[in-house]
Amino acid sequence: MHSPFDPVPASSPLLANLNDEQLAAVTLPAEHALILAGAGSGKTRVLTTRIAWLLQNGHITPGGVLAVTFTNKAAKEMMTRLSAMLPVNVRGMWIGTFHGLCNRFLRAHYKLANLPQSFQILDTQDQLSAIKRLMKQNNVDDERFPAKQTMWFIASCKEDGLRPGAVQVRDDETRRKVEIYQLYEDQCQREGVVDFGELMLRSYELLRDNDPIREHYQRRFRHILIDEFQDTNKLQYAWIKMLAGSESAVLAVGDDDQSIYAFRGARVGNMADFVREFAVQHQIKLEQNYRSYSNILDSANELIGHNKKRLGKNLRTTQGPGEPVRVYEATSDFAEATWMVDEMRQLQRDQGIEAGYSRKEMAVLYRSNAQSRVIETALFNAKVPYRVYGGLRFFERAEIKHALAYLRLLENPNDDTSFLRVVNFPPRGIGARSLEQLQDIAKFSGCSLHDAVSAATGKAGANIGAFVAKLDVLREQTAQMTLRDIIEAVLEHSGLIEHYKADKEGADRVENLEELVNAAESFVTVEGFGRDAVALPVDELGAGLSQSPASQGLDTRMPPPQPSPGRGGSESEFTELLPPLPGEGGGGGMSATSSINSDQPPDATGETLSPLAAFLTHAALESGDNQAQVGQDAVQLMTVHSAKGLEFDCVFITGLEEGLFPNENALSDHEGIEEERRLMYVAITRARKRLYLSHSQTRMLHGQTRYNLKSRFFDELPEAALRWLTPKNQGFGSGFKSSWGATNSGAARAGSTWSGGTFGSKKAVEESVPEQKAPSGHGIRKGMKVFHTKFGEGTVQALEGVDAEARAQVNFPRHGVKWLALSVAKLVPV
DNA sequence: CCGCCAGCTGTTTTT
DNA sequence: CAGCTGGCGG
Repeated sequence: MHSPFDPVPASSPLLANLNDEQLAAVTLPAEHALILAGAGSGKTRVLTTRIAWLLQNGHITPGGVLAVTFTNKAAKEMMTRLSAMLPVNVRGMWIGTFHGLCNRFLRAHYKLANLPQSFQILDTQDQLSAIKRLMKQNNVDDERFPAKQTMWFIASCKEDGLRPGAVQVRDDETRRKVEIYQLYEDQCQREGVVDFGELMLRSYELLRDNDPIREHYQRRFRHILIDEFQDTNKLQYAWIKMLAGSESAVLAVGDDDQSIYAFRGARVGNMADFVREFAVQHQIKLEQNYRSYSNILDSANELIGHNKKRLGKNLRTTQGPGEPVRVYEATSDFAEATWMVDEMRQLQRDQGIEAGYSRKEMAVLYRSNAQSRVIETALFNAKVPYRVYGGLRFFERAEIKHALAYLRLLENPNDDTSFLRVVNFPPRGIGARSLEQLQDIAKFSGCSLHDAVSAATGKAGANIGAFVAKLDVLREQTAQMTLRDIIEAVLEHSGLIEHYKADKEGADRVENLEELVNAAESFVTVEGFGRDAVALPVDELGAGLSQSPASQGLDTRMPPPQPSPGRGGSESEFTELLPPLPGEGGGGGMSATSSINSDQPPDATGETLSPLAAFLTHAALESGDNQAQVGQDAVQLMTVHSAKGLEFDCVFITGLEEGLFPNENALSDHEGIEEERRLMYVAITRARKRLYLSHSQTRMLHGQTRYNLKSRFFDELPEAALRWLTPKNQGFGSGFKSSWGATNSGAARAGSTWSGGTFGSKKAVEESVPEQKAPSGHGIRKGMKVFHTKFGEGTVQALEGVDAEARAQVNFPRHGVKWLALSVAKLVPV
């Protein structure tokens, strides 16, 4: 790879060093295709080279490409690599996340989408508080309808493309939820805000319902490329279908074996649907792995081979076997962590054949975040620097959200979520009762809280009046300011800085608030106001090609990327926006010229967004780095989920125990266990050189010591690739082995559909051993999912008594909580 | 408005 | 165990 500044040789080495599979994928004809890209098979490289190849050979202009990813990181990576291959203005191209592109689309067509141009985006936190507020206002019983669940309901409706009216109502509970959904929609519309799901859904609907718009984009995007296709949900797939016209070629890249997001609506089935519905003629498997030694790869292959539902794929490598996969059994979670720290110390040392590994090349993976604690303790005690992934990102921190709320109110006074967030923060003597009063007034007159204040002067209290007045003054004062000055003014006049400075614990928060100013600064200069936030020219040739707009074939001698837009001020990017078309906004009549000159969609207005609104959008769409800071050499700690897409020399997969990994909540059905297995597959394939697998006999969880069996996944790995650092045994504390193994079988398991026959010996031993003594023979455990012929599936909440007296408390979703005598009720573990 | 305590709830996560 | 929420009292 050369740097962006190297001249591209005439015989561009774009295709050099690609293997046959990759080359085939890159040079596919302009038809629909599915690339099954295994872990470490050079997927991103294929994707970016494909785009570069299409551009270089004049198959497409930059504006004709649509490339979608899930994360900002992946999108950025794609743009960086692409601009390293070709001197193309990637900024003007439609490369981005689903949500980022939908945002861009909705800004460009805000009138048709029935949104204010400066609509703001609710993140999950905002969405939840909006729902809580709405439920309180409408006296919804929050016992029966927990806000979180309601949020989840709304989100999944949207993911399925369902508006309130379209949801199938089968019972009263759903009816009520749908009512709340409707109220929520009305509220968002009134306040001029959209949640993440809404970005997707509204874009989809606009494309679906507006023929000229849809036809325009279909004509425009000749090549649609989708990354991580296995993670797309129903709506995202439908959105792609809307954008793909008769002349478009859709290239879907994905790996069904790495589908680990079913719980948030991802449908692997989209891959098969895609092949069928698009009559895909080209399917290419990228099976050559460039990452791992074969012991690691063999382990991954053998493990994933235990899944039934697969498209089928086998990774291979030309590298040798490498080190064996090491397996360790610890007596306790703490011992496991201690062993790991020791092992890391060894790895850091030069070992002759292998040079010492740096800490940042070592990763500890676990199934759930709670597991990081012991490991952190061990690392801390050993004074080993480490970094935990996950947790709050920059723009999600409370103090930042507060500052953003003020900024949002400047942009849009109707944003009640933001209003309530800061109306009394810092405290200014506005109590709950006056706010309730205000909310009632607002509800009665159907206006925002902000507007309700002026309608009820005096009545709502002088303090609120003062707050709103202050806000209004601030809005006026900052109207002409630069983004930086606006933020500084807000920090100053809101009293936020002052408030945190007075707090002895507030130093970090003050620092973060100051960092917000920097973030805004670099947003303007580096990000050039943020691609996604601004209604960019929808002109397919983008700003970079203004000299020869007529040229259809790509000129590979395009001018280099524009001078950084922010530096020439907002000018360069903003003044180049196209003039509005006559008859814009109506949506009905598309002018003849615009349909011929496909550069411009029917209602393009060319209006721009204020820098502030753009920055706020940026904050919502890109909540900041969740990554370990670069530079510091620290051991990396993260969940398996967040490790997806990353790679390390040395990987430790910890807590490989039944109930944990695979997680007990996934054990009830086949789909669940297969997803856990894919998760394990993802974990294994993160390792380049060394892989360690560990489990522990005991583990503290929820304040109780649990006795877990080692994960079934150990039995699914090739023995030849493993080295057991501790004696390979049943993974049991010695006292339990016989009693449990012998008694646990037969009646309780009859009807269980488990294959493999080892199920009985695999289940976690009774958690509370001291109280219950040895587990009794019924095989029912706390936390277990059981099936009852009358009540269906439920979860065991508690157990009491022994033998004939034994009773279980089971929570059945449909029928509530029941105490059942085990001698009578037939409970079958599922 | 703040602080305290009781009670609850604990997979995985990006946008 | 531990972190968070909601309710209540000062």
